[in-house]
Amino acid sequence: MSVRVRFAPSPTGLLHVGALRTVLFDYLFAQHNGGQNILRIEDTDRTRYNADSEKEFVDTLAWVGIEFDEGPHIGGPHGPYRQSERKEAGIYSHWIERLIELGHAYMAFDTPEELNEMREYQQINKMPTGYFGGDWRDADPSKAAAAIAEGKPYVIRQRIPRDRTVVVEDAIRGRVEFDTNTLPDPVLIKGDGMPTYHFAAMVDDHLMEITHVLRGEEWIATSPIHWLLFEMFGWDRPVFVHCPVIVGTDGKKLSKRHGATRVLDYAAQGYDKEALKNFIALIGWSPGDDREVMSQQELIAAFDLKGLQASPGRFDIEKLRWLNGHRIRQMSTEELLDTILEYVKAPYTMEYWMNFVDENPMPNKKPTDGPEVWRRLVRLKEKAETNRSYVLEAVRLEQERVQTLADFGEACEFFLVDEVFFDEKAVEKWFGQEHVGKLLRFLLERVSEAQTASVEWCESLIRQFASDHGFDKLGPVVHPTRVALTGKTVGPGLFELMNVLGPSRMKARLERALAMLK
RNA sequence: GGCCCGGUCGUCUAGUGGUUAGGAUGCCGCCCUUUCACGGCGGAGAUCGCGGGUUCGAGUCCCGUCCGGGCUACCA
Repeated sequence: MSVRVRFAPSPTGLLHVGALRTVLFDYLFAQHNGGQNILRIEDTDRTRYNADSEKEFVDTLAWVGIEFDEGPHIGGPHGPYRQSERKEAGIYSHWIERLIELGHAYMAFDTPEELNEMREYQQINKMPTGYFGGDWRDADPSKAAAAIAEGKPYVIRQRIPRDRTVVVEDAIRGRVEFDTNTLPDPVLIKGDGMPTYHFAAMVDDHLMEITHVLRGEEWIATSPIHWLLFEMFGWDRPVFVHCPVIVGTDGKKLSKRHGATRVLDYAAQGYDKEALKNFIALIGWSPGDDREVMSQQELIAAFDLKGLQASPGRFDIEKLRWLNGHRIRQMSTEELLDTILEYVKAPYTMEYWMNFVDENPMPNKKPTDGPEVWRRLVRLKEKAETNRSYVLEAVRLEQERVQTLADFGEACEFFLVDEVFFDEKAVEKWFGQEHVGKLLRFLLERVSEAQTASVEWCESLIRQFASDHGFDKLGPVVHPTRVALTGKTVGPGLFELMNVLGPSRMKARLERALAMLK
């Protein structure tokens, strides 16, 4: 039988990193086995429903490049793929009736107040809390009939068999045992007629012929009631795979405080999707050997359930940064420039940086100015549209020294502006020396005469000045020149950078630097 | 409180009875070099949560214990 997995998010908000990891595993597993990946929207909670959420999921998944074989946006033979629509189609009412007929579910007419009272009583007496029988589990049918006749609201609960041990098979942990006397009778159909997760997800997994259920480990505690439901219906069970959670660097659940948790925020920060997937896949899974840098194809080829880890993993942004830098270096410069341009054009990039507020700046560094980051990126994009070859060369020189796509804005800035921003410390350190005026005038003269440059020619200028003036090291010549041309003390190799700037830009910059000396 | 899950360098991990406990990241140093990076080399960093047992031998098996986490909703 072919593998069928499903990603079943609840449309209550954003798609976060933990969920991304689950879909990634679904996708890798399906691809590895030549199976199908299905998207199902679990919108059974009207109170938490968020209309923008489904679009966020589809957008995010499109960005990372995870595709589905069936889903609400593309259809398929097992639709509809939204649970609200499946409810309208009568799917859940059909199956809940069957379950009642089988004696495995019953109507319960308790009011919320009564349930609260019960819970309080249980807590005070240090008893397990939950609905273990109440007034309705074993009520006489005539009593229920009377309540229906009165029009009392009710829920439908699963009748958990008592005095049994349920052994749930988990693909990662093996056998997990539960005493059914600790399992309250869960609500399957709510007062508003909507099914709960416990019912809808299991019915749908069966109907959609899901073979493997990958979900978060928070479901482990309720897995026995799901396990039992399959037994009650006499259905074959899927393989349950409870994936460990991803936590922040402090060991707590990943949240806003750890930086981005929304997947599109990582996109906006300039992480490449391949690097993100590579990184995410390695939290809670490993190919079993020492490989770490892996392409999507390699991930698919290597992915199997045996490599899954039981313990929670931490989200280490430093490792993501390393992987992302590695990815940037792997790309051809043409491919990289296209990736950068696509990145700048994406709506989430502008939205993110324009609203960015640096809440915890790095020590000893000035806080990141979000709107400024954005302006630099736009400048790069616009320049690339008018002079692609020039920007391409600038990117080529910076490719070795950045970690994110966003970094190119600042790294390439001096190539793109007419008047570079002079770093005060750089000027102070290198423009004070006597020979600098002579050096800049010398360069200005030679550059003014030139039509074109080359790396060799640029190098020869510097070397000539150094030897003519008795410098046995290039430093005192190189550094002031760099400052004059870029305003900074760091950056690509001077000769390469001079070559890319070309004679006329160098001329303008040297003149401006010379003016500063006086 | 009850039930359940987890615990190998700071972090991600390899490891399934016999290894100097391996790799990666991060950190430090050296090399490369005109700077910052990249890259290369090297270093520090893990009494495998702790305590018992089983065994000739345990990170690996068993028991206990501690710590962390999840569930304990008419949320998923």
